[in-house]
Amino acid sequence: MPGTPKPRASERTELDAATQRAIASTPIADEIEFLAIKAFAAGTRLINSRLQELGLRARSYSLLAVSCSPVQLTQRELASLLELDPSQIVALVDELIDQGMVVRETDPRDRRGRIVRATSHGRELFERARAVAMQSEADALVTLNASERDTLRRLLRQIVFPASGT
Amino acid sequence: MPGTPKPRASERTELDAATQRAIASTPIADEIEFLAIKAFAAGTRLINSRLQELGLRARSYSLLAVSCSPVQLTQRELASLLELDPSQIVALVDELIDQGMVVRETDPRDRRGRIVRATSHGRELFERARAVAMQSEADALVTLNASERDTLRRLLRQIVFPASGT
DNA sequence: TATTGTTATACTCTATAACTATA
DNA sequence: TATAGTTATAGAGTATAACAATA
Repeated sequence: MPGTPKPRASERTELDAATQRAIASTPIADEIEFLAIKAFAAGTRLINSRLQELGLRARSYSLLAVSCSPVQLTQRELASLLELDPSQIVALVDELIDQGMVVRETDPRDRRGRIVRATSHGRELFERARAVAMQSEADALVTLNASERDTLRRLLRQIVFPASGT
Repeated sequence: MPGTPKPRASERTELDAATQRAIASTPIADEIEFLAIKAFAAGTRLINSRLQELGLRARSYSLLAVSCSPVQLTQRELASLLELDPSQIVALVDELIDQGMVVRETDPRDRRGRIVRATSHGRELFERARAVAMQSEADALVTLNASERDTLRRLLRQIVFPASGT
């Protein structure tokens, strides 16, 4: 029969409420870095799995998003924006080029630089991916109401874009 | 002369304020998952580099922290807590055992399970690591004031420990 | 038969160095 | 000489499958 799920010996298990409370009162549970890693690991897993059918992952989706915007960035600037090493951008751009989503053009103002720009196919796919990403975000943050999500967004923007006046 | 810094051809460059503002008004700049990845990538790099002298990283530090707490968790529960696959815990615990920071003991209540407990050396090292981690957190979040940091912490706790009543 | 821990493997992510072309 | 991009490589992080010990 086809419906048989694959056997997974090392399955993730849930912590019961009592154990959760015990850990929540431990010193580590107040460290923002720890909380952030844990909170967004699950979110990234979710968005990666859902973007898979569009041939994207969180990383390539972010790059595609910037390539769709009117801001023309060199690969160097993309590296800075995405908190990646410049060398990592190369492979990421190559991947999106292979899928026909973006093109790489020499920057006319400085022929050392390369501008990454989305194709019409890339733009179309981005719109679909964006809907998926927004829904995944909502699903990953069900324990926060709309106002709390806005606050979280504002605080994160303040960390990431300190110069932009929130 | 010894002071010569190593040459790095692919150095990270900063985006100027104008480019930051342009990107900050782009759709991707409102997606929490994107903001979170970017915000905490730098923080994790910082804490990893500072914990290096103690033989720790963000991951092993978190595991050590839980091992120091009175909550006795099996490796299975540790996997759930740290958002890792159970198989990844094995290597992480092995590493801390090699450094003499924790011991692995059979759970007397269920001999299939293993309890991970910090040694006195592990506890001592944890106290020093904790000071480093707290300072790194403060440095990584300079763009937030104390009240904003508390809010961020509260929201993250609500995502991570939904059952624990904030 | 089901679950915990373990080992093995592969793939993604991250970090660093060296090379090339343009400036 | 300095910078943007590229290539190569190694190590850390993540995901999955199979197996032994215990329940």
